Amino acid sequence: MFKPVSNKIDFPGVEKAVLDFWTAHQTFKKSLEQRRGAPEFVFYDGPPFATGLPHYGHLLAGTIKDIVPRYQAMRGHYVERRFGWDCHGLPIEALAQEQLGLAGTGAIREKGVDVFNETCRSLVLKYVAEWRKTVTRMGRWVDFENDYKTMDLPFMETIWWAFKQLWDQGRVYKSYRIMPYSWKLTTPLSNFEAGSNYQDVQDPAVTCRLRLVGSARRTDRGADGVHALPTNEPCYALIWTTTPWTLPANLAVCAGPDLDYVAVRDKGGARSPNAPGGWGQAVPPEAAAVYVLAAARLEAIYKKPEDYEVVAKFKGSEMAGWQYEPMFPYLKDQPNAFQILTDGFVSTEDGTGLVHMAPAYGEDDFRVCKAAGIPPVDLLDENAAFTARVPEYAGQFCKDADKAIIRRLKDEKKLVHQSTIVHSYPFCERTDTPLIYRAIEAWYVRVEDMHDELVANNAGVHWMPQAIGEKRFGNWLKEAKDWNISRNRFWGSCIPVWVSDGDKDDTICVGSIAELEKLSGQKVTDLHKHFLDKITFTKNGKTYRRTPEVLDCWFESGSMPYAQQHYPFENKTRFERHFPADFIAEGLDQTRGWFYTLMVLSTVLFKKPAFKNVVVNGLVLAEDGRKMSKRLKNYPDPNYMLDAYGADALRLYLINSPVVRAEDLRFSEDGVKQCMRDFLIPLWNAYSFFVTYANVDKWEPTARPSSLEPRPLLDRWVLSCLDRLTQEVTAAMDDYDLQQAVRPFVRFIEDLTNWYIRRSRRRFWKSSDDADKAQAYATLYEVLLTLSRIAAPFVPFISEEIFRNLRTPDMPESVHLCDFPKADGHRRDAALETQMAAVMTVVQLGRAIRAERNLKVRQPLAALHVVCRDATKLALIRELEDLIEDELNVKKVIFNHDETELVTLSAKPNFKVWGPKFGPKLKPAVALIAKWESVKLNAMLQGETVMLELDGQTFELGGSDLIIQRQPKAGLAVASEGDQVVALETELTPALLREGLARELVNRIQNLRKDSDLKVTQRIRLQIAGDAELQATVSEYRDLIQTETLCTDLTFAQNDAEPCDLNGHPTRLRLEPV
RNA sequence: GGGCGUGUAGCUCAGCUGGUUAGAGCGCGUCCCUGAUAAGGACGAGGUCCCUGGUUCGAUUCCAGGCACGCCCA
Repeated sequence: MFKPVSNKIDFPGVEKAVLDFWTAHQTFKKSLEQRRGAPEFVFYDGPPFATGLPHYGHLLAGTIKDIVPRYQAMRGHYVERRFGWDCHGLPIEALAQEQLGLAGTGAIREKGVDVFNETCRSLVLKYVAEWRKTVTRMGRWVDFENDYKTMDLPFMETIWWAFKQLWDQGRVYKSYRIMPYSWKLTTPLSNFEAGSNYQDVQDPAVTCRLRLVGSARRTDRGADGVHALPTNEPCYALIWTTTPWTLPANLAVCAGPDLDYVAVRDKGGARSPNAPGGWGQAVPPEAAAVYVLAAARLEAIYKKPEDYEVVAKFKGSEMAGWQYEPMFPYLKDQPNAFQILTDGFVSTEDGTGLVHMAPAYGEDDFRVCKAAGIPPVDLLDENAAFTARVPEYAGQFCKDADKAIIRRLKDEKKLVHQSTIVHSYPFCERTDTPLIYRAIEAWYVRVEDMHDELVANNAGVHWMPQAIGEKRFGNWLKEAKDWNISRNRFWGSCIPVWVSDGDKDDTICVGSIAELEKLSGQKVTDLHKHFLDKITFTKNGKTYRRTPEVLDCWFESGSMPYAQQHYPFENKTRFERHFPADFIAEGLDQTRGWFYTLMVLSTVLFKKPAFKNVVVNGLVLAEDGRKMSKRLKNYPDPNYMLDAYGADALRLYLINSPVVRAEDLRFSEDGVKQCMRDFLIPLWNAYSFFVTYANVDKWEPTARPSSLEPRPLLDRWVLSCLDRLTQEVTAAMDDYDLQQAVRPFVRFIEDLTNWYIRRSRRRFWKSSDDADKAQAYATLYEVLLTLSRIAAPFVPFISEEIFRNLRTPDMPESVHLCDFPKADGHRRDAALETQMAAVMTVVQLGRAIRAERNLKVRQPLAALHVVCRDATKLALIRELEDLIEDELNVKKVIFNHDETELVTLSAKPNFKVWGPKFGPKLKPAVALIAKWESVKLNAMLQGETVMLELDGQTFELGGSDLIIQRQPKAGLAVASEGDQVVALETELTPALLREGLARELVNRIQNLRKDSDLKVTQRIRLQIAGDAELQATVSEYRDLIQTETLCTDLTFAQNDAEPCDLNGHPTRLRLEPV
């Protein structure tokens, strides 16, 4: 006996019971144990931040990370699955700041880095319990006990090892990076943080002049004179800026090499820059001057053409190297400074086409100056106030100094124009103060010399979808920039570099705890900043202190393959066995994140990629197509979904969508419901049907299928379909295409329930216990058992429930301890599948005719005609004559080759054949054939060939050049599809009507049985009252009625039941159990 | 501004290397069926396959340009 199964199922309830079973029997552990020693399938878990509750994106990634390992485990691999936690970085720091009420880095330092970091540590695992609950509830098997955390001491020590490897390879260097800086928080922000608070502000916009000197004034420049500056007049470059406070730090001017520039003599008109007290409030010092600016900006600067005279023209590239007088004296000795540089970023959208460069305060400035050998000089302190290097403004906040600077420029006749501009400017999110961009010291990993290696390694990775790897990720690798790995923060792995007090360039990189202990003579127990910064040491009489930055936490997640093993300090061989991964999976947003850091670090450290296969999932959006937002409440709570529909439905929904191919998914509750309808409910119903009748018949799965050969055709068919399913799923899974793996299930379930079971129903409930019945049970049993194994990786709960009830004691106790069905296809029978498809088409056509003629299937009809000119096909269909008779409720099926009485034939060109044959002459050929008589076409269809003349060329046309079209003749009950034509004889004789009435009666009684909740084996007594026709029907079909409805006693007698209508006959049916 | 992806029925999505009648499910309408069915079946309405050019006998499919949305980067 199987455990009785209700067709009313509570999926979440079943799932909870399965979870309990897994816990009680340690099934996950067993699944690992039983594969110990088997070939390993290596999986790396990309660590999530546990700074909030898991959302659908996590559930999706978790599902992918569950399905593939489950599948591979069933395929015979040992698949270790360690959960990982990303513990460091800004998300946690932000939580800690919130909890402690600290606004910025200054406040954190005041409170104490130790307090802050310990708060972070305590918060990291705040949501772990919730995560574990949800991940487990989703059915994901992953080892939480043997997890790894990026803040564990061994993990952090390996990070040092990795860093030191890079260091020893000379890949680590220190440079500056222009970053948004909050002077209120006295800390740099990430670009991401800076992007979230833009405000419109009014800023000064000044145009200044820089006096050109030296090489700029050489007279030999330009043979035609047009390219030369005048030598007898003062010449100036015009620059424009909205940050006057950066002018004291000016070290260069940049021109666009391909832009056109002009030198104009200012004629001192009223609206010209030279007009005394005129344009703007500037008062230029000299009556006559020559200004250099971009030609495209002339009109913007000079309103009237008569105010200037062009004296020279040149390309920006010709200006490279021109020198000018420093505007301010502070930096006058800087090497290479105060010359004109060129770079493509310069535009003529605003300003003068000559860009003022203060390399400490602008990204382009920094980059271009660096290339010219001009180091940045920062004149501000950490509060963004001028340092003593600028005595006039020392102590003054930079933006406040704007006014004084402008006034001074005016006084010194360096200002030619002044106005204001309203523009969008980034503000600090926390303090609402304007950010400034400035050079921050930063550590870099050199990546730019590794492009070829990275691309080569990536070529060996199988990406799903492929395009991500080739295009998106591939392009990124080709153009990878040096990686800034330092963060001016607190909670993270520390950069293990100690710097000599006296000499910035005297550095020691520490690669292990032991090394630091030896250097410092101290016991080292924790590698976080608040411990490490206290550790200084002396070597050769010099004191060394750690550089204050922490590491980018992406460095840590990218190092997880070795750090989780504490390699190379421990687990050396173990690591080598576990590298690279066979499989990883993450979201599309990790292209620049985890995928990238894994690739860079593994390429540097091991000269190979860190993973062989990767599944990239897209974003899960809300149903409205926007991002899921807690504020907008535009998505259902995951826990609600799990409680209402269960994890299997949710998993299936997520996987059976383009989101597993890196496309977006609009999450919809209806979609989850649909998955239940398409898959889970019919599967369960099939299972419930089987168990119900197997229990009635006390059927036991003892008879081996092999003893049952030869099986009925229907059974062989469903087993062939099952084999096809196995093949399709296996092929898709081996390609890591989860959506393709799931899709064939729906078709199979459809075939199983709406064809195999429906067509076999009677075999199960008929009273005789014969071989046919045994074969039906054995087949359905085998199908369900195999299906549970194929489905196990995808819908682990329902599969387990079904398997557990159906298994025999010699089978594993869990479906997840089974082997995946072999995809050798030894029971595939393509011919049989084709044959059945043809029969299904016949039935479908028959049903369509019935529907069209309003003839219910319960009403028997005299005959069905099946016509097909293909004799082989017709014969195949004929083999299933009984099935068709029964399914369409007809007395006989008549087979025929000649369709001409039923349909009008017409033919059209088979373009697929005609295209290559006729090429450009296709259109005239079509026109010719359109005129042909149908007789001629029919002859061709019979096999005759016809010659076609066209432009002196002859073409041979045969039957295969035509596509036959069939049009059912009007007035006949005919339908066709392809070459199959079906007709129904629709006359109703009194005998047929009586039989129809009998069937109707049976149906009504069955419904009464069902409504009364009778067991399928319950015997009944019936009293039927009605008219003479009904009485005649009852007496004629008494046996049928009694057998079908398990009625032991049928009387035609008056009774007090509710009257009902049977095909127009008023009837009273009284039913009682006996 | 750059890279990549997506754009097909009211909605969610299929559509392999180009072939003339573009499909499925949901939803909608009509009808049917039901002793496995929180079901199932049939039929119907619903499409400028984002737009514009090009290649081709033929383009939803290939190419170019554009538009919209998304992700990442700047």
